Amino acid sequence: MQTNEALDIEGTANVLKLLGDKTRLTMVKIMSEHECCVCEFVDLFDMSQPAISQHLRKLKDSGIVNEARRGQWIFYSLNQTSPYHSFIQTVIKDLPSQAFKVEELTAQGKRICCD
Amino acid sequence: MQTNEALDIEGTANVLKLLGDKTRLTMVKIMSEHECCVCEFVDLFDMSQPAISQHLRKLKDSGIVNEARRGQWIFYSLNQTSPYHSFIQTVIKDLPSQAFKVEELTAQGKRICCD
DNA sequence: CCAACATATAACCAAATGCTTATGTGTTTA
DNA sequence: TAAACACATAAGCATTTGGTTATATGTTGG
Repeated sequence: MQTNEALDIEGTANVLKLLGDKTRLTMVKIMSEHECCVCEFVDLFDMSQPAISQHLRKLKDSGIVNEARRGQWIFYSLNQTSPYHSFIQTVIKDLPSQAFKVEELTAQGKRICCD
Repeated sequence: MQTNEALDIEGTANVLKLLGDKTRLTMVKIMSEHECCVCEFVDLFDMSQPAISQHLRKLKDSGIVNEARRGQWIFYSLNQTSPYHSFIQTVIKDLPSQAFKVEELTAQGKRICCD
């Protein structure tokens, strides 16, 4: 079992609070498998675009995720340099893969790709 | 690294929400090291007895902890039969030990023991 | 430069959260 | 059996949370 160093209780509680929301937890699991932009999340969740943006902002403010603009789109991904990155990986490790959702997007031609 | 089976996103999010509070996270870490009764938690946290009871109730309602009355006191401990038990162990594994707090209680003669 | 698109922000609101104080319930002991 | 103790529950309240709609900002393409 992997060991993370120097996790303090307060910081960890804050990360867990962020992950303690079904939408954000699913987002994080998705991002652990695929980079995603906002409009993809909007398609994946039954929720307005501002609601999605606000969840992503919380994750970004905490340093859990990165944003990267590519043209029109802003892509979000897990921040691998966060002190909590490996902790988060541990937490989401056994959650069911959400890859099928992204595959459904692809099947519907809704997947954004900037290559 | 240990693997837990069949964790669903919604249930996991609920557990994480419970752990996403500094007080409850500390309580759970303490209980992973020592069984504790309510009055000990009251001594350990700068908080009223009802506040402590309410945190413990949430943990109990979710099946994360057990309660056991022994005489006057009610002792709380991690419920090892919870489907989330090993997941919780994984989450709290690298948090700093809280054993020193219980040792302080013992030093002050405030530790409850029913043997 | 302007229309269309992607995203962020602001303002608002209902529901949930986490505390408080007051009081009820169960157990022990004198 | 009554007082003392441990704990739970109820009610009230301020704050936080997570959504909504409306609007602002930034980017692209005609």
